Amino acid sequence: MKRPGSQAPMDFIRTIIAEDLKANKNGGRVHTRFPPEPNGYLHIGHAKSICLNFKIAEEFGGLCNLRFDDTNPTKEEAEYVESIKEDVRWLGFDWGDRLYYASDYFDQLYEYALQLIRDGKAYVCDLSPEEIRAYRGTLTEPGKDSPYRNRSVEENLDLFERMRAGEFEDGACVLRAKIDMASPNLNMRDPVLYRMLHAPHQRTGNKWCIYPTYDFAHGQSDSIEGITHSLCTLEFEDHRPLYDWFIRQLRIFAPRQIEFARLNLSFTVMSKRKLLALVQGGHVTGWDDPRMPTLSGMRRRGYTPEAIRTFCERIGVAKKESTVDIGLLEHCLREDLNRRALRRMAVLHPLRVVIDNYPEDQVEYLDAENNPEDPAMGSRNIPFSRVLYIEREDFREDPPKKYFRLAPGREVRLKHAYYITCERVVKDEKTGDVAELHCTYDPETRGGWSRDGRRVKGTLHWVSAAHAGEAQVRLYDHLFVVPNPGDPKNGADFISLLNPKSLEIVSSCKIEPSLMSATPGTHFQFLRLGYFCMDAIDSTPERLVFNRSVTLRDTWAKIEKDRHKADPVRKAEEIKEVTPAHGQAGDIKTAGDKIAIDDFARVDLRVGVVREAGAVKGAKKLIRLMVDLGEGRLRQIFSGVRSAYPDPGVLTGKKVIVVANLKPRQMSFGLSEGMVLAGVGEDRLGIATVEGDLAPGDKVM
RNA sequence: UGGGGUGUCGUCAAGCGGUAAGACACGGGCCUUUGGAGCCCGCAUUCGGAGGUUCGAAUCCUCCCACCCCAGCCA
Repeated sequence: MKRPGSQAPMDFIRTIIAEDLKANKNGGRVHTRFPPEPNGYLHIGHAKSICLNFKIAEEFGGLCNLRFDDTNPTKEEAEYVESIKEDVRWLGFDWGDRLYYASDYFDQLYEYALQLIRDGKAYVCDLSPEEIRAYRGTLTEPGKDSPYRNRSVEENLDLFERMRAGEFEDGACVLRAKIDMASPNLNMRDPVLYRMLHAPHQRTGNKWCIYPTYDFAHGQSDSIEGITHSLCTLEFEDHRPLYDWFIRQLRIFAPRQIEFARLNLSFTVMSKRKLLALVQGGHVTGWDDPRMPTLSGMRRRGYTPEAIRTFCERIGVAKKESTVDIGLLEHCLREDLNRRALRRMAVLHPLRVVIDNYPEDQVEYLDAENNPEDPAMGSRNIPFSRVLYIEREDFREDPPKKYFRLAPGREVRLKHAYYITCERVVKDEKTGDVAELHCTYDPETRGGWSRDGRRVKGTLHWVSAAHAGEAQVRLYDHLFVVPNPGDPKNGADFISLLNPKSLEIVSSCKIEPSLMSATPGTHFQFLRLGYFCMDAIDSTPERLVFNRSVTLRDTWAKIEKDRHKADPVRKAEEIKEVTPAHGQAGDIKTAGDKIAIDDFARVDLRVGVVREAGAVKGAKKLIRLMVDLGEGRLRQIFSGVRSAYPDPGVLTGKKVIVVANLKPRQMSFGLSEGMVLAGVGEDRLGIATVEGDLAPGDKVM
């Protein structure tokens, strides 16, 4: 089955709606809503819900409302309302004139409460919050009825009116539904409907000092708005019987609630609490820090609404809790930006190149296409002259195999310009670093084509030194070093999992002249580097700042990474790194010699589960593992296998074998309390992992 | 040990009794004035496990296992 007007397959929600339509429920009407609480900024997880609600309405010829669930004046702020509206609009959705607030319905909700009281279905309860909790029972034991449960209708009416009049202190009493204190569903054990809250509300001011709970407000708000399909996240599944109970008791329009799994993204966190902790802890510069998964952060980073919408479509909707690979998000951005970004040249780490045979004062303006994907985007002129900058990375004195860039004596193409050949390397006398290159160019290759048909393997980006502008460039990487920083198994201190390299600031980058007049709304591809946009906040005419939205796919980086992994020289070093620990295990003979079984028995091998794994700052070869050996605490173990695990996070959750009775070894990075077994082969190095029904601490024999 | 959910490729995700879509990732190749883009090929004999029903099961039944959510006067 396909969605109407789309190639995407039907998801379970659309299937349900289509069935409802077929059964002529709600007179063929489809009406959804996006109901944020104005207590924080929207993030990519909200985008999933926004896309779902607005697109479903669109596809089925219905409407989608924007409604703020503002039932708790102590937590919500008007500031958030504006940012949320801006974000939804930015994503490209329109709620028309249907902007609502749960607080719009406070009068009606109050009437509903009165109705329940009159019907003997609600009562005022004087139990303290602690008592209510105690009376509620537990997951396995039923609760007890409140002593106030059987107050008369008249008394309840009087008390509730006095609650409304503000006669009681906060917490002194609440209005509760009278349902069933023995229900296996805790939500049905006489839930609170109204609580005393002497707090001004940003929309209703001082009109109320009692406020409905979310549970009492949400379903009825949906009902009032005639919402046919109320889409929400999984945790509200248990609340559905309660919402349906309210609707039934009140005899009002019944929306149909459907729950779906919220979005989790790898290498970031999504909970409001954690995002707030990042902001308040100063780990990011604010809610709109380009590393944040907030829509305002992503917008600043250079994400487009189209990319986010495509992403939301591709991840699908289901009830399975899952974590989407952030690579998919990045893919969607690249896909969109490839089509629309203007190609420009910028050099992040400049290396001076002098074209010795190019006339001293000559300047040529060369034609350069703006986007090879779309000729309609036209072209621009870029200046070429005797002194240029190229990327430092694009020159190697001693080029490895498959390195196609510049090296002594080698010829490459400068994009849109000429073939050049490296003739001479000038070095800094003190440091020995490459300071400058002297090259010659072939005047016959103007535009980058050679008449004689000779080919070059590499094409470099460049900027004319005399014409270059300067800019600061901010390179972003994943916020966390592990794929699942939000996982409770990673411990409460998810802050320790932050990626120290999530932001790299590169100053004094050289940019082609046309970039000097860039504006924040424009997306660029800096050739061979990635997609960039001007920072909307920090960029000034005096100091231009560009954010890297996402890198280009980089197959060369992959080649180098693989090479690094397989490099036999490096491997030998790894082995040395591992070796010292051997000596401490006692008189264990190394492979080759036969040992007595008693010797082996001295080594206490245990199954360990890796709970955390990360690189060690300042140590190229080490990774740090926090391993669970079932001892009620984690052991810190350093292992020299970094080359095999450029991303040590992949080890998290793996079962490994630990030599558990080694004398702890003090290293400069900390105490290493054991050793994990690893295998070393011709082209391999890796930690041995085990499978099977083994628990942390199990003895390995 | 109560209730509500979920388990299909490394990650998402179709499938609804007729013999495992697609996407990302990954591997290989072609092409290329971005090692970008594009194009082509490969990538689950198997659907948490075990039984059963059936000519036929990821889909139906039974039991089991794992994971998530619920004891706010938060939403």
